[in-house]
Order: sequence, then C-alpha cells, then structure tokens
Amino acid sequence: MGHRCCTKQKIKRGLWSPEEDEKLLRYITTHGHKSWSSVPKFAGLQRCGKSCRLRWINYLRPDLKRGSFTLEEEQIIIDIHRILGNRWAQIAKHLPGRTDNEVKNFWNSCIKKKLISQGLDPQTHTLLSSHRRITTSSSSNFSNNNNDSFLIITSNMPNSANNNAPIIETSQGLSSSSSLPTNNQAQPSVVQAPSSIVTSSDFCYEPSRIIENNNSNNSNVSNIICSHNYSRMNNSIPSKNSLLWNSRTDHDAEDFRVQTLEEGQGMQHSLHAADDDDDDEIREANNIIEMNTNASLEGSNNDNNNNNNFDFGLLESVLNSEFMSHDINYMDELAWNF
DNA sequence: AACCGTGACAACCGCCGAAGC
DNA sequence: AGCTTCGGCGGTTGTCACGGT
Repeated sequence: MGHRCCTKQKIKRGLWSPEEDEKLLRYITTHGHKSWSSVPKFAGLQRCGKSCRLRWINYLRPDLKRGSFTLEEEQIIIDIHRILGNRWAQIAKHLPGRTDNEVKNFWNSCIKKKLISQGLDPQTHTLLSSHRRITTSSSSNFSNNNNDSFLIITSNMPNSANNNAPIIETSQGLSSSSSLPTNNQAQPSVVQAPSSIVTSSDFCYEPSRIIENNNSNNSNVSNIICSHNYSRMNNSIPSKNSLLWNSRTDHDAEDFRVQTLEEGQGMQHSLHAADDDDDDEIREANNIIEMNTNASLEGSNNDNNNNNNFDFGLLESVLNSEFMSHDINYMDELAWNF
C-alpha cells in the first residue's frame, strides 16, 4: 500500500539505484524542486514525489555531512533531546549537515542503549527506577525542605513568525506543603520581556540547570526552570544577593544569565542568548537584555497573563533527574536560601 | 560454509497541518 | 465551509554488512 500520490502510476520502491540518483540529482540541481509531486515525472523516475523528496533530503543533498557522529554532536543530541524529546527535525537543525533521519537512527541505535546502560531512561533522561537511590512521592507531588528552593521562569514563547515579546514569569519558591501549586494558588509574577530575549521555543537550554519545554497544551508556551544548583559549578554556595551563572543556549553558546538582586525588592535578569547562524529562529544573539522587574517574590496577580503554563510534571522530573543523576551528596550540602 | 544476531543505514507508512480550490 | 493535495514529521520496517558461533 503506497502513499496516495503513488497509487496513480507505476511506482518503483525500495533502494535507489545509482542511475535513479543521477537522474534526481541532475534534475534538482538544474530545475530545483518547486513541486515534489511533479519531480518524478519531469526527472523521468518511476518514483513517487515523496520518495524523491526523501532521497534528496536524506542522501543527495550536497550539504550533507557523512560519517560518524562526533562526541560533540552526540552530546548536543542528548542535551536537546532532554529538552525537546523525539523532535528529530528540531534536533537536526542544531547539527549542520545532519538529517532528522540520521539523528533518529543514531539515537535509536546508539544513544538510547548508552543511556539505558547508564541507568537513564532515554525518554525522560531521569534515572530508571531500578537505579534510584532516593525515592519520591507520587508524580503529582513534589516536596523540598525550603520555600525558596528554586526559581522558575516561565516564558510564553511567541511564534518565530511574530515579534511579540514573550512573557516571562518569575516565581520563587514552591510551597513546602509537598504539593505543587495549582491554578488557584498564588500566581507567579509576570514581566514583559524585550522581544529580543527569546525568539525560539527550543534554542535556549542548559542541560543541568535550565529546562525549557514546550507545553503540550500550547505549542507556543515553554517553560524554563532554573534550579538552584550553583555550588556544583562554583564550588560554593552562591551569595544571597548576587547570583550569576552561565549556561549554554546552543552548541556554541554559553550565556544565559540570571541575576537575582535584593530579595524581596525585585529581580534582575540578564539574559545573553548566543546565536546559531543557521537557524532563523535564533536571531537575537549576543544581545544582553536586562530587565528590572518589581515583581514580588511572593508572587502576585497580573493583569495581562492568566495562563498557568508551569509544567510541574516536567519540573519534578527535572529536579529528580538533577538531584539523583548527578550528585546525591549535593543534596546534603545544598543551601536553598539565597 | 551456513546460520544467526546485531548494528547502521535507508526507505516506507501513516498522520497531521497548511494551502489551494 | 469542506474537500483535496502536498510537504513535513516521527515511528516503524526493510536491507545490507559484518562478526561470532
């Protein structure tokens, strides 16, 4: 049973012969591909347009990088997969010369097994239950020992096509009553960020500290969760009043800074998004955006944003992953207060 | 030499959303 | 507004090479 476009004509299937490749290559390089459905006809191929497209994209395209994945590429895939999941096309965009099919195959044949052998769930990047040393409560609950244990920034990402400034929500601390906030509880403070701060729902990430994830209910909404995991980087507990860390925003990027100023008086965020030249979505590289907010750290109502886009399931998994997969002792020494 | 398991890669399938009519 | 076509995507299957038994 072929694809609909294949049913009308006699269609060859299976592996492509060198002659077919030659025909397709010659046609595309001279005529381009305005309409894939008409390519086989004009190129003299007994294939469906879809098959031609796939062959071109995955094999014949001149800008493809062949050969094994490098360790760096592997790490990029893992990092982005942690954030985006099985969005192979999005992941591949961060790997010049690689196709989604390649990335997917590499993941399924290599990375997946490697993660499993390390005791990690390849889908969630958290420890497999058999490897857990700390047990947690049910997935709907999260508990910690301090109200001000972490900072959450939730950004309401715009489409890359529009220039609306994203909404950045900040919230500090979760209830220590062991359950996550619900929609009826105090809402995070909301500030309007400059439009240059974020242009993509998937470019800004820091594997161990910041998680950004599309909300399943709204593809334009992403969450960035920053946990207070500073001491691992700085080998010290961060000061209460000034907090700064770096993180990666892309494979060649390094800056994403959040600076927290006087507790209770406000917060200052300094975001530095690095660029990926090949990605239209990542336009605002190297802009240092500072925004001062008067957001109360206690959380406040806001007049222009009522959505509750926190992905608490994600949050929990992130935190579980964070604390269990990296450094158990870290939990003991972590000072939660700023 | 034959068989089998595995890994890597290629290709197909079915679904979905956008665009055009 | 509803239908069709098309391109894009992720999941799955097929194919081939290779090494071990």
